[in-house]
Amino acid sequence: MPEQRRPDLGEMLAGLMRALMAMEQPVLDAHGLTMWGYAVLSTLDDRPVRTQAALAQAIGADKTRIIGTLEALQEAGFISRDPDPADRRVRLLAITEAGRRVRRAAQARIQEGEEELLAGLSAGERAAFLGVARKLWSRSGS
Amino acid sequence: MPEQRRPDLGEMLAGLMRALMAMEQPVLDAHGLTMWGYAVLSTLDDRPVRTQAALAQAIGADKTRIIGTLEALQEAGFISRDPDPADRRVRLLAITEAGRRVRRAAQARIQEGEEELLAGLSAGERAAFLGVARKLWSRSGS
DNA sequence: GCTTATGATGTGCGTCTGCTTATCATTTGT
DNA sequence: ACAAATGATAAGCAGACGCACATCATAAGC
Repeated sequence: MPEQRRPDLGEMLAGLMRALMAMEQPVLDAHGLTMWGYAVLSTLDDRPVRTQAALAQAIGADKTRIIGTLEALQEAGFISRDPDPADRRVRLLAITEAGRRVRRAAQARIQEGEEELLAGLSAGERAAFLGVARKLWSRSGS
Repeated sequence: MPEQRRPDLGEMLAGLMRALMAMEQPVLDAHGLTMWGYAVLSTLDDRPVRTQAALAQAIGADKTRIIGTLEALQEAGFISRDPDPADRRVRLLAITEAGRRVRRAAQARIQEGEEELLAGLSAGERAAFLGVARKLWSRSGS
C-alpha cells in the first residue's frame, strides 16, 4: 500500500509550475514572445491545427483572447493566416520558418532550464517522472 | 541518453494542473471553501506559520490579498487570529477543530479525485511520479 | 432559396491578481 | 527616549482573464 499521507498533488505541482514559469519568463522575453505566443508556436510546430477555435482549446485559452496573440505573431512574421480556399470562413494557421526558428531556440533554452530543475534526480527518476507526465498529459486530451 | 525530443515539462504539467483544478473546484464548492482558503487551511494544518506574511509566501500569494481570505475563514470559524502576547503586532494564526475537520474532509475527496487521474499508472509509475513531485516540491522551497 | 450552423472577430463586464503606496501599532537598535 | 524596522491593513491602479453577447461572412441541409 502507498504512503498513508501525502501532500496534495495539486499543491506539489503548483509549486513546480511557479518555478517553471519563473524560469521561462526571461527566456521568452529575450525572444520577444509571450507565454501564449510561445504556446501557439509550439502547438503549430508540433501538430497541425486547422481552426483558431481548435487552437484555443488545444492550449487551454479563451478563443476570443488568442486573437490578439495571433495578430502579434503574424505581424512578427512567425505565423501565417490565410483563408482556406475550401472553406473561406476559416483562416488556415501555419507557422513560418522564422516562427519555427524562434520557437526552437526558445524551446532549447527552456528545456535546458527544465533540466536544471530536474538536476538531482537519478536517471531513473527523471525518466519515470517525464514518462508519467507525458502519459497523463496526452491522456487528458492535452 | 534520454529521448532527444520531448514536449516541454511546463506544457505537460499545465494540462495536468487544469485537470486537477477542474476536479477540485466542485469539491471545494461543496465544502464552502475557495482555492486560497483551502491552501491556507492546508498550510496551517500541516506546519505552523507565525505571521501572515510568512503564510502568504508559503502558498505563493500576495500578502495584501490573503487578508480577505483570512477574514472569511475566521468568520466561518475555521481559523483563529489572536494577537501574540509576546509581540502584539503579530496576529497568531491557528486552525480550529472545525477547520481541521473541513480541511481533512475536502482533502480526502480531493485525493480520491487525484487517484482517479492517476488510475492507469502502474504502482511503480505512481510511486515514482509522486516521489519525484514531492522531492522537487520540497526542494523549491515550497 | 431559405433557414440553420459554423468560424472569426470585436466589445463590454466583472473578477482576480500583482504591485505600489500609505497608515497605524508595536518592537528593536542605539 | 528616539529613530528605524516590522507586521497588519486599506486603497488604488493596471493588466490579464473568462464569459456572454453581437456581428459578419460563409457553408450546409432541406
